[in-house]
Amino acid sequence: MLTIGKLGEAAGVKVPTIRYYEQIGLLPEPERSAGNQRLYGAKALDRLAFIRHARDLGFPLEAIRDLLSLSDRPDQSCAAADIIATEQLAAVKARIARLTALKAELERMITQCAQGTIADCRVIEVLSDHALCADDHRAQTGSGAAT
Amino acid sequence: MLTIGKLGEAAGVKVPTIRYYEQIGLLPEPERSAGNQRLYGAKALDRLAFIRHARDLGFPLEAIRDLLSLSDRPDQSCAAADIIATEQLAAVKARIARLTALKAELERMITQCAQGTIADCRVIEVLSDHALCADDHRAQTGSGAAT
DNA sequence: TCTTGAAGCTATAGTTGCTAGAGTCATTAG
DNA sequence: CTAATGACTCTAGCAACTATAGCTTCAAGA
Ligand SMILES: [Zn+2]
Ligand SMILES: [Zn+2]
Ligand SMILES: [Zn+2]
Ligand SMILES: [Zn+2]
Repeated sequence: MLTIGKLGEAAGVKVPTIRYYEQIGLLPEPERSAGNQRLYGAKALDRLAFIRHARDLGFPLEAIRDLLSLSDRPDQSCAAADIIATEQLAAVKARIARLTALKAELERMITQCAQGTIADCRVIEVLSDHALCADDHRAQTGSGAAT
Repeated sequence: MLTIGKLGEAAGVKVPTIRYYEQIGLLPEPERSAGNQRLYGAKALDRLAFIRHARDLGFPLEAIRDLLSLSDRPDQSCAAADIIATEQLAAVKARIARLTALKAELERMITQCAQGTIADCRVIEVLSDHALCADDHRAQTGSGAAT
């Protein structure tokens, strides 16, 4: 049995994060020691490592919740899991597309600046007027999470 | 003079967002009508449009605050503005790099799945074990904001 | 002029995924 | 036995809004 500190170390997750996951019902309430400290077994470690890995891949916690409950039903079709992953892929692609447009615009404004005074700064000029931009990079309905 | 609704419409910013910007000191407190409603002039519209455009380009509000106060001093060197933009570009590049790694991993797991049961689902398998991943995509110290 | 509906006002809480504190209790190494 | 960790609960804070509640003001039609 592991204490919360050891569990966090083993899974690469900080202790308050584990308690937070428990609070939102992503991890089950563990056993407690005589002194009221949480005690975890191998199953909890697996589950936490799964969560950690899915978070690293950018899945939002709600999606992870669904994936976890799916993985508890091994005989079912995996279509639902694949759909979740596909949606996550789509979200990642959308974010890449948006960021790539931003990158181009930022590079343009930076290279065009002649490094003089603010009055002539291309960065300030472009920020003041979207018509000076090459692409349309307006933010759309952002459904995504993930850093 | 514009009411808050007209201002929001003109700048493409929602009304509560304008009030939020005022609350955090990004927009100055405007005049009020006899009935206590906010009234904005052309200067406020310019400022709000600047904020909106910078937000669209992913600048965090703190950076926008700095850019705005720079743009009020037209005779100064624009080096500080260019540095802010360059930092934003670096943040965007870092996020693209990370997301590109995630995209590859997600595509890999999705295409490898044979669409059977959860017990054999490659998506679930990979999420359970990072050793099955091709790249190291672990999240690093994310300093960024920006959607 | 009255009335209705849209738009404005303030203040508070919720979103996502944690992180940081305060103040207290349990465990363990020397 | 004491001191140093580590764990406990609870609350608040981050970014950048969004949503709700309950009220007042405004503009236009009947
Ligand atoms: Zn410049
Ligand atoms: Zn633009
Ligand atoms: Zn599958
Ligand atoms: Zn991995």
